[in-house]
Amino acid sequence: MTEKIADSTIRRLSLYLRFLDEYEASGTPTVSSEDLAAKGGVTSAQVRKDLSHFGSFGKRGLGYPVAELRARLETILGLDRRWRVGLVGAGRLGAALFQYEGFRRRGFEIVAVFDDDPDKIGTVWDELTVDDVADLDRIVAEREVEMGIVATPADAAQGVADGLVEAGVAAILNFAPRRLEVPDGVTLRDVNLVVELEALSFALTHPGEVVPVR
Amino acid sequence: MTEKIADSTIRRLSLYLRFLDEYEASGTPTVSSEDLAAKGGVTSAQVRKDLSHFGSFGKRGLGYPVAELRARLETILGLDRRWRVGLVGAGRLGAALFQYEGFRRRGFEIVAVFDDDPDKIGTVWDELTVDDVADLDRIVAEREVEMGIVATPADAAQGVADGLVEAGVAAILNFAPRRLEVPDGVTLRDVNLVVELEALSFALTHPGEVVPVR
DNA sequence: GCCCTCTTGTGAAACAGTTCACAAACTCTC
DNA sequence: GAGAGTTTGTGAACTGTTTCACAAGAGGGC
Repeated sequence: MTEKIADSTIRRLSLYLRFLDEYEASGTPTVSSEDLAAKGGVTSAQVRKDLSHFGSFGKRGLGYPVAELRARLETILGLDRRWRVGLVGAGRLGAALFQYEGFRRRGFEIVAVFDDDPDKIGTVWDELTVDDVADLDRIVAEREVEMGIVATPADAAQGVADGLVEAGVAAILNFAPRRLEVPDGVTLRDVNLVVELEALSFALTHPGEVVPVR
Repeated sequence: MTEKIADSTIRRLSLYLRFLDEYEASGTPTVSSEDLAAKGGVTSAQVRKDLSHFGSFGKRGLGYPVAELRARLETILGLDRRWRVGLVGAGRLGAALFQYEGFRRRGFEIVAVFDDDPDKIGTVWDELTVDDVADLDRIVAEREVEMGIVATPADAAQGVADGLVEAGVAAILNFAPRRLEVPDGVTLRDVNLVVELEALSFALTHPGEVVPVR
């Protein structure tokens, strides 16, 4: 497979996986694209098209076998393994992310937390000691960190991202409200909370002039 | 103006506004679409097209007057006023969002915090008392809450959303990992952190097969 | 005042993503 | 085992978004 997959497709696969978890928990043996579509608020053609990029997993007339499709999606998304995640920024947002159950449940394990505040460095979070961001390079290598989460103030974010890239991290989730430069080959995603609220503000200010998000 | 504006356009306007803040702070009198494009990682044609939906603000040969364009974007996005926001969920994520400076700076003021945990109800956050979610309807009306942020566990989220809608809130930002149903006319946006990490997982698992997000 | 340079604003073209629509394939019933 | 009823997988059509390309306008120099 060398076809490029759209971001929107990947996000929907992630949704479908969550729905399949539920179907499997409830003992449902098969689901149709129509079932998944209804749950996800998309069309059934969309579901079939999304899945068709990766193979043909269904049986005509019957639908998709829940357990098998769930396992396939897990593999496709790369969730059939653990991911070692480094969190930079031990502020309130960092703490919230660290504690977030949903990450661990999907195999994302935070194995290092960094900050530059002497008051925070050395404190222990669930058996994990907060390290000095100055040691990021060494510790990322030692603990084989593969993904980075940047939860620092805006002005520190680019330096942190550079450090992560330097240390070999090829995937970064950025919460700092600043555009980060990363080299080709490094995947960067932004979560910008202010942008989200501003989009709500726009929608309330211009009723009927916004194309619905989903 | 009755043309429908794409979500991607709105998100970029929000970025441009941030850049214009910086230009204004540094005393730059005008910027070209090329300048803004470089900062935002988009093309200059994109910038001009985005702005052109709302009028023509630039001068050929010169570019856009920074102060004026900033003010126009502020108005367009509905940020030339305060927004009264209710936060539901006083857990770690709720606390992080409550303290987040970026919201207040843009005029988003959290005027009510709700939870259903008796240990949290009654505690005081920066002079604001955490209220019982059972009183959501009354308090939302009293304090004229216009936007809701849902930062509850997944299983409580739909009920909370229903309550917010019932109380007249027409814009909801949802952090719970669950698809919410809201009636037409209510704007809903999702921030799903697990989806973001799973997209990184996919990108690392299938190098070169992802279309870059920006 | 005229030319040269710069940059906007915008139709048209290109591209990307979604939906349609239907043949093919499977199950179930009788 | 034949017919009825489902549901997939997928080209083709469609819709929406981005990029191209260029005429029109503005400023600056001489």
